[in-house]
Amino acid sequence: MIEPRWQQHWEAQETFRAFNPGDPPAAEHPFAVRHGDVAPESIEKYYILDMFPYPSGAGLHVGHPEGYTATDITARYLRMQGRHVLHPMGWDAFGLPAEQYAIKTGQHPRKTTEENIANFTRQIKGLGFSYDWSREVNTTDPNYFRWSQWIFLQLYHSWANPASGKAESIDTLEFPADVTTDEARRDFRDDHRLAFVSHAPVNWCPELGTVLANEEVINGKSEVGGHPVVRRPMRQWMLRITAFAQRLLDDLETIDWSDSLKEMQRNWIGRSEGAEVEFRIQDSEDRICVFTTRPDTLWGATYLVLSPEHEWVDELTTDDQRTAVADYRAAAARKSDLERTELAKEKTGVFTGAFAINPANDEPVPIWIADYVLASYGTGAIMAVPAHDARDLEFAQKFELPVRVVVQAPEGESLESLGFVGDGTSVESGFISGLSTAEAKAKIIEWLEGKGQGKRTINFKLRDWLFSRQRYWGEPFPIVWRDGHHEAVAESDLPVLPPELDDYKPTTEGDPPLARAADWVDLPDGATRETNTMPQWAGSCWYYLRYLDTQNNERHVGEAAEKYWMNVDLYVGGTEHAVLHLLYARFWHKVMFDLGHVSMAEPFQRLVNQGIILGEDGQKMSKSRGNVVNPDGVIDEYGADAFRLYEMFMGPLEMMKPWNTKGVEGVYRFLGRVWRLFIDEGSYKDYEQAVTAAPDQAEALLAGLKLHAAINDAEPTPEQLKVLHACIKKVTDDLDGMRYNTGISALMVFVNEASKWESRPREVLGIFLRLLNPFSPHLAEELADRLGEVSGNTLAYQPWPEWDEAFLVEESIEFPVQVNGKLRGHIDITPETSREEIEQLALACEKVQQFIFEKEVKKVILVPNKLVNIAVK
RNA sequence: GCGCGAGUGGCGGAAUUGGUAGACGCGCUGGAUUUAGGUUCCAGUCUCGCAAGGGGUGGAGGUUCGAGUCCUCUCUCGCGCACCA
Repeated sequence: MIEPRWQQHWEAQETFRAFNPGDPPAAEHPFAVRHGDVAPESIEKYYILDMFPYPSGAGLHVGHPEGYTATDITARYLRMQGRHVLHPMGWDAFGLPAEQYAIKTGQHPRKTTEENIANFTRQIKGLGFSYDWSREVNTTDPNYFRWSQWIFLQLYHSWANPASGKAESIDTLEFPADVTTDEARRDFRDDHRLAFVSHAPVNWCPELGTVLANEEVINGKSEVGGHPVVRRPMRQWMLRITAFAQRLLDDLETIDWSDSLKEMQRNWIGRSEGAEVEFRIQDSEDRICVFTTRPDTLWGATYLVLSPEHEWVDELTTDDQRTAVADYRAAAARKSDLERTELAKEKTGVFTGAFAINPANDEPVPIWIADYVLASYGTGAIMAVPAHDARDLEFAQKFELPVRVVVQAPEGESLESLGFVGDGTSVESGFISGLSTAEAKAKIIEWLEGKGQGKRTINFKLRDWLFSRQRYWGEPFPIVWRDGHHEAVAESDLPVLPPELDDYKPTTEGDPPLARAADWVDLPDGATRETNTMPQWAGSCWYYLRYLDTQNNERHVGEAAEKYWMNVDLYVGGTEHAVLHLLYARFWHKVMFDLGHVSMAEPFQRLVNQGIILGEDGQKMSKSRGNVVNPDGVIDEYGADAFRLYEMFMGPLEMMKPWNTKGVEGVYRFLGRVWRLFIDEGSYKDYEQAVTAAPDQAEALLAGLKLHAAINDAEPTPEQLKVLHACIKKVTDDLDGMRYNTGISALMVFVNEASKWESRPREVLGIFLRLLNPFSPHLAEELADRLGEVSGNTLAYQPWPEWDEAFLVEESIEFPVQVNGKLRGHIDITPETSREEIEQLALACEKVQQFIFEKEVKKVILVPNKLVNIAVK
């Protein structure tokens, strides 16, 4: 009852609107009431962001509001602290489910999306979050995705200059001397763009009818739906994220993210230092290049292994081996990624018949092919050192290849040097024998470089980002094809809208559904449109920028707004995007930064992961388990305030924790106690009876409630001030540290105390309501309204209370006394009691006496404000 | 296998820098109001013990006057990556 009323009040008042530079609030807006007639941009800003949801048909689940409540509490808290808070919400609305539904029903995905957004909006608004709804964004809105397409064009029109390490206009790319024809120049540019076309093997998911990025494939299955993924060569758009690998790695140091998340990104980027070593092929001038992190083991390299897809395999294979090699390659090509990883427990491979010369000792070593060597990493070829690599050893033992120990394990660590993979001392290794692994690496690289047969290299696991999808419900590429070449659509022609279709189905052969719209594909001048669409990540890569300036029709975001609001001070969301959205967005942001479109190198300064909420049974919530909690039901029964409070009271935000409906009852009871602290019980009972009789009169009857008779204008007692200020201090500290659960418990402690008071000073209760407001804003606003005039007609901009340590000082303290670290008694002291007195009192304490009796007191340790400990023997 | 994180009552979880272990809430037990239950209020609730006292933060050691917190080893669970040379 009171909740919708306050939600309407906030909406009508635009209470939570944030103001861009040059767009000051009206004088009666509570922001102006608080801050006066000053430019909004002169107030210190705080940009607090939630990961915007995909508006699915299932509606909100209890995991969404967990993060949203946390950010809302912090947003409301900082607003009261005087910060100019930007807290927006929007919809990541392109994506598979709406499209799958469209395929089934023939209904346009736009329609489903609209319905789902309406439902999500209703649910989210019902929770009373302090979003600035005037900044709502929707990635499927043409006014939004025209800028997604525009950013794609920025990538298309740039290259990564290795000299500067930055993205630059493609115009700054210089042509080599031998690139002279227009055709060659065009190809050369196209080969360097940050958005480029590739024909390499990609992750094709037949079930979904689209290709997927590496990040979207988990153990050979699609992240969405868990369908098998196979590798097959297709023409696809890629984004050159690899050129930014080092910066994406380095700049992690500059941002305040959890260690585990940073570590996940580091692992995904996968930097490894080593060397490329060239092996001359026997009876040939050709050299084959391998990557190794252990060049110091070169003397132990007894064979080479190429990946089956390596381009030289055909050339190297001898006639004797040709059939075996061809069979093996064919078998490898047939295998899905899943088979190649999970099912390949046993090493397989075949000999090519060819030999290479080990540059260290000039001995011939056989060249094999095997699928445990990946074409996509390093050079697609390795030198096998079976003595010091587990995989090579397994392979060598199976195929009876020679094993040579060249590293001695350090004393005491492992007696066995065979199979030792750590750092030790080189042995049987010519001029590097006797050196430590680190020294040996340096020396052998220097020697190889001198010979021109190797060099120091750094490799990354990160692959370029496969950016096109063969689906309908995504942003069309702003690209046309003419005479087999791609061209950018003019910026003035954006947005490129998708065509209307009758059939949204993907095809089995990977022709995008957009190809069916002949009218749309074929342009009057003979060019044809690109028919792939962008992945869902395109919209989420930059939405945090659009919030800053949603109405701007000239730019993706206005310069002044971007400079004032960026970067995001706090970003809260689940961990599932660790190497997807969060990596992609950082990449786009860096490109935009290099090109001068944004002012900071990193978008998200601080990032906090919320833990998942498990079902009541301690299992992950899922439809099939039937343990899904629907927020609507909880809100209907207990209200939004109780729901918010419970989500935060369950435990620390980052932690995984199970739902417990009894716990909701607990916080609901707490809110009831707060209510009874303020409201006269008799008048409430009358109200309840009257409402039962005349439910339609509820609104009017509510006004008849009386304040509790104990509320008065008396001076607070020192005891009351102590309770209040202890609460202010604890809640403030906890909100600063995002420890919402313990903050709530401090509020409960206050209410438990205050309920006992026979006199309840208005002043004390008013301050308590400000502390309560971020957590349970509806109830706090309602009670504050009843308690007295609130400036600006909302608590939202009331100054946050400050505590005074003077009120917290205890007059008499029960000071703990320990003997040998065990608690034995207490002594009564005051803050003025001197050290000597405390020690004397402690030693004289009766309970203590019986433990130190007839023993030698060795030492008395006094920890001020904590305890005193007597060490005896 | 590698990396990261976590193990505290019947349960969710408290315990800034080592300093009174179990805040707050749930559940449970008893009582009061009402008595139809519920609501609300009061008291109790780590464990052994009548008590004095002993034991106790996954396990085993260690440092310290003092360890949930620091160190070493170990077990279990969760998450991430996984033939990355």
